[in-house]
Amino acid sequence: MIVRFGFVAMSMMLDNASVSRTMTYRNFSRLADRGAAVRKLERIAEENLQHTLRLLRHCAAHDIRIYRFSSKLIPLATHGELADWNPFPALQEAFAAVGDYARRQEMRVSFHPDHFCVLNTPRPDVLESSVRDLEHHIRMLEAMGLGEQAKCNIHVGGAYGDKERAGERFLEQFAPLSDRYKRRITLENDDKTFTAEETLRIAEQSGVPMVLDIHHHAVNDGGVSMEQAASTLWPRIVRTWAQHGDGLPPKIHASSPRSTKDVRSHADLLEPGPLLQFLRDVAGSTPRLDVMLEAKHKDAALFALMYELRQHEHAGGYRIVDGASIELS
DNA sequence: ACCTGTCAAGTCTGG
DNA sequence: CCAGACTTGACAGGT
Repeated sequence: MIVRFGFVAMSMMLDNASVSRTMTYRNFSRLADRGAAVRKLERIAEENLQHTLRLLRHCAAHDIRIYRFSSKLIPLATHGELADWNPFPALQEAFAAVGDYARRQEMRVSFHPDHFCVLNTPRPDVLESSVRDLEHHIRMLEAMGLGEQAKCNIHVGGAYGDKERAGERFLEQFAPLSDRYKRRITLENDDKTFTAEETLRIAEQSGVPMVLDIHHHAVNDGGVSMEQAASTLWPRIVRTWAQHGDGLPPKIHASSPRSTKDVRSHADLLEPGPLLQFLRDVAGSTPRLDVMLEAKHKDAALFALMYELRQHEHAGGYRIVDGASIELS
């Protein structure tokens, strides 16, 4: 099994390379000349995109082919008071440059709209803004010229006092979405509400690939041990990717608890032990697997992990392939 | 240069 | 019904 590692959004190694520079609405609305204010937002977005391209070059230089874009590339993009603003014409070249580079480098890229995107909400207004948020992320991928392999990963959502019903409502509210949306979505188990098993069932029923977060599973396992997850849930998770039919290997998220007192928060670096154990458990049945590191130190945590893996290569049961991937037999 | 409270958005808990 | 916690990177306004 070939395992490729990637990281999320920002770099701890590059200076002045923020991909999430923003402007608060409060500040935007204080500017008298609205046209100038909008152009300022567009300049900030362009800078975020240029920094994203710098990051992709940094990835390529270190064999990293898995990367998640910042959701905050365009400040205030889906703010209600800016609904008449279409930032895409001004940013077309910058988006295309990012997409062209990702494609040329054959990188697997994604978005992770944050917790304001909740498709299972009972509130019509929240559903509407969630779909708008999803639309925004899809439009960014389209502006980059990236096909359906570039996904938007989301969670099922809240429980609203009746998780069973909340899961059904996800299916009901997902169903009427167009394929343009459905083909871009992946579903991830969360650390509080929808367990891996529950998320998997919903992913299967909605025909969406599932991203397994092994840290979330560790803190919200619904009585299913990690070992059980690897043996019983994993084959079904792999099937969600295979049946989706766009040729992507399955993807998991990996992070470590900040401390024993604070097990849900993400630590600076990744503890390799639990991840390696999981990888060994699934190596026999999985030819390719991508791992998104979600450590506080971002790319620095990836480099630290590879450094550690190199040190123990002789005994670890894996082989270092390059700067950001390993092979397990 | 550095520190602290705030930020557009949702959900959950506790009062 | 409402305030505060949760969580995150970055702003904004202060020193």
